[in-house]
Amino acid sequence: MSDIRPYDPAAIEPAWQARWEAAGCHEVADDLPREKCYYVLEMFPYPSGKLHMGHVRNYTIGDAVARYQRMRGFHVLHPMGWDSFGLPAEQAAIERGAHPKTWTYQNIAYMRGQLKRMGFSYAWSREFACSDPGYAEREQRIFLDFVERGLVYRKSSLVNWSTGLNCVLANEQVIDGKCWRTGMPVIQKELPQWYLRITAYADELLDRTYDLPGWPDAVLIQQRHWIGRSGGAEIDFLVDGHPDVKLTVFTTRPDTLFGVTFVSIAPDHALLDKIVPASHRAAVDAFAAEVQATSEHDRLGEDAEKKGCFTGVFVVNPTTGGKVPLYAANFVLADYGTGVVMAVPAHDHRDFAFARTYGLDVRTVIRLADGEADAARQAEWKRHQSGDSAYTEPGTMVDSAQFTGLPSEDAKAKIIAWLAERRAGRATTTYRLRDWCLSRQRYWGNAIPFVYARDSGIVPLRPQDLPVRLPEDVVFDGTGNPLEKHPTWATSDQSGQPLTWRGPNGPESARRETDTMDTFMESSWYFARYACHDNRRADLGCLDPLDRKRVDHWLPVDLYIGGIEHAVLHLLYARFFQKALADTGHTTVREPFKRLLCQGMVGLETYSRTAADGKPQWFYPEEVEVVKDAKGKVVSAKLLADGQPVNVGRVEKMSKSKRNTVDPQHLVERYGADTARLFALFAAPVERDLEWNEDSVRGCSRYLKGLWTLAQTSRDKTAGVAPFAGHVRELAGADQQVVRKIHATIKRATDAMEKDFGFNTTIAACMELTNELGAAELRPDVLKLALTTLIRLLAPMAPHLCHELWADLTGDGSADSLVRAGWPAFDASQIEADTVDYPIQINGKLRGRVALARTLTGKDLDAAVLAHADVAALMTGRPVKKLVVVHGKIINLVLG
RNA sequence: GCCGGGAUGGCGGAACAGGCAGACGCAGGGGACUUAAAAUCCCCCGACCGUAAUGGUCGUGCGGGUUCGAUUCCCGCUCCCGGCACCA
Repeated sequence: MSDIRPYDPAAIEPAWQARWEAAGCHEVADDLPREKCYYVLEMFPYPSGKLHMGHVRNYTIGDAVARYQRMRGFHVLHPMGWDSFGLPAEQAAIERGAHPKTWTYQNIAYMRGQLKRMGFSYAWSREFACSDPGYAEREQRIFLDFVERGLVYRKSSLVNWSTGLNCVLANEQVIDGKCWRTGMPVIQKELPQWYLRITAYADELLDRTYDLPGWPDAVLIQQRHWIGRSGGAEIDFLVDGHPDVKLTVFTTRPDTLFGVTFVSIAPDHALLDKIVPASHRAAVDAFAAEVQATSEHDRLGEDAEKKGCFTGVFVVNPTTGGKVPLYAANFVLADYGTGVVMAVPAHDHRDFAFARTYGLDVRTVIRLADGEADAARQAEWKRHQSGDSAYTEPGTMVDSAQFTGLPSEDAKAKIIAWLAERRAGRATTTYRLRDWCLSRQRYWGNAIPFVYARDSGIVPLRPQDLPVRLPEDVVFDGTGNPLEKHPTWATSDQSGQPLTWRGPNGPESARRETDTMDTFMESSWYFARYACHDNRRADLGCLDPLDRKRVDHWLPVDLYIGGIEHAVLHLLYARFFQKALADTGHTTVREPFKRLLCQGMVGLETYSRTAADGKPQWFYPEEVEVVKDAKGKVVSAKLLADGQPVNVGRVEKMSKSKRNTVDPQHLVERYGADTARLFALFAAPVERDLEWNEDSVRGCSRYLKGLWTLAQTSRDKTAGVAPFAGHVRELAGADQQVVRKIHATIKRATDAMEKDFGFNTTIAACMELTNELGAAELRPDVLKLALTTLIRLLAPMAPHLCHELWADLTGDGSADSLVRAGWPAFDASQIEADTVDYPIQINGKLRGRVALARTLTGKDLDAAVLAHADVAALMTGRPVKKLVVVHGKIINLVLG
């Protein structure tokens, strides 16, 4: 007997990784037939220092899919890179004095090593980092194309200012009124900023959500809500005493126009300066200043008080000619709709509350429809009649001139038509989505290729002026933008000469834009760059970002995998970019991701105590001992240091602050990459949260070790034997049972992979089959079939071990022999046994079972059931009221 | 408040398409081997009743309903998680 080698992942894993890399197993050509190609991508990481468990889970899922598809014969594009611009690099510079570039590229080198040690099958030749000049400078070129297309503009308005980062944020980056990155408060500041016109694509972004069947509904619904399209009307109100000025309101309820008793306007609305009389100017200005000083969250949040200020202005209702007061109100937003709202207290909850506070009229113009059946409407109408509430539901028009008596839903279009005839209103659509504020007052980001020229003003650079490179000699002292403070960069060209702009009347002095781009820019097109990573066309005389042919070949990405936290951030930006790239001629593909898989987060139990200052004090798992009762239930925990109890908290997403993190590096060192991968896939379904559990990791390790040992001890018995290739009918006993199980297992694994990436159940099925093999004495050819099947089914998940065992069993140790062997196929005719062990229910309760031939069907089966002695015994002489027989499944006798 | 998602043993989770609830794994209990430990192997493991069974009753968040039969479908709730939150 040959030697039984011990399972040693630390030896076999790096060996296979080297072999795959040397053979170029994971590289792919760009000119193969598209229907035999598959593009699988995981959201690339920010190089923060080292991998965390969330990365390991995300990338293991993607890698298992990539390896599975390769075994199915697809040419798989599976790239990896680095989202390497961003704030932590500047933070490191401030705290540790390391240059952002040095810090970033050191981190990349370390994390690349970690990814390789996990055995992820990336096409490393396509790797790039977003901060590489080759990527960032091509992005500047795309930016200029967007400028030409009219998608970039600069404007001054109230912006979200992060007090933590000292820079502006896009709306998508403000979570609960706080900065998405630092959690520090966000306030409103009036500043000139650069914007990308994402709203130009609002309709397409929204409409196409109904055409993305491969996306989770949760993400699509979030995006629809974020875009927030609503149809309504713009209606013009004349300003009393200013015949040349009209205030245009936006409303979704033109049917309530006759009920308007006042009009509200955003405190920072541009027209206010023009129309507010001197008598009220001081009060209005003071109110505007007060509103501006509060954050949008505090101003609009749940508990925010509705505040207003009379402007001294009256406006004229275009239908009635009646004059109503104009109020500046804190809940009206300048950049939604028109910044002016007609207020109808009788039919809007917010206006109702405001009218109460300021003693304004309530005028009912819609009543409950006759015969209204809806209970909620009846109840609200009743409350309205007693003066307690607005009535916001549809109904019948009253006190509305010629529209009286109409159903309110019909009146909407009629009133709009009436207004349109008189040029006092028009149907319109507004969106909640606002343009993407792009500029950041930061160093470690991509330059915005604009200059401020002495006479020509703000002008974009021409393609031949690119690239704009960041200076390296910058000072990080934590105050302000290092680029702005650089002595010469903004006013020098790349050769160090004073920067000039060729204006129409000769050269002008010029100064560069010192804001840099939001780092969500880079992640908006990286998946397209992977398709043509080496694209450089010298003949264009400038940077050519994308090779349209190859982008069109690989996109859309067949499967994109990442966390759901990017539902309205990255995933909306990337969809917008793809459309803009199409409209600027870089591709014809308008949606970037065909199928989206959002994996759950990785969490761990937390341990804490309430410290003296009332804040929780968190403890690492290794500092705590957990006490269990006789059933294994956790009853308490104590701190090892002092033996005193600590609170066992719920499972929460791993975070450094809660001290519930696990370093994947330790996992790989202790158990190997295959165990880490198996655990990440086995412990929970992919889209659900995964709870870290070291015991369960050991279980996965135990399984792999057991499989290794089984294969090793079977090597001599199966050496030179061809796997069983006949039909299960030729076999008997354990051999027959195992071959059936083999086919059933392949079916389960294949279905799971194709349907919903059910790795956890696939692994469970493999474990079941393995357990059966260990328990029986099998024919060598059956054993060989079982082992070669198991190894192929598990190969996407535990690739190193499976390649090693495959080489052992088949004698073919070439780098791609297992992939060439392919994903196993099942034969449905070999799964089901000839007899069915029917469960017998009496009145719906399980009472016994009888074995009957599978070939028996219909009346023959009914007769066989009733004739069976065991069935008769269960019936105890009672008459059969009803006999339910489901072929192959179950038998239920309803007795009298 | 609105919109999603969820609730199954001590724990993570299975259950095709309405047909044997609890696969698989972990934890726990018992045993074998061992000087001992680790490792490995074997047995038990939803609750209650029962000496035991191939026994009985209950059991998939709660209350109803449809059905021969419901974790699965329908109606009404509770709780938990996530998103949005005066958007006119």
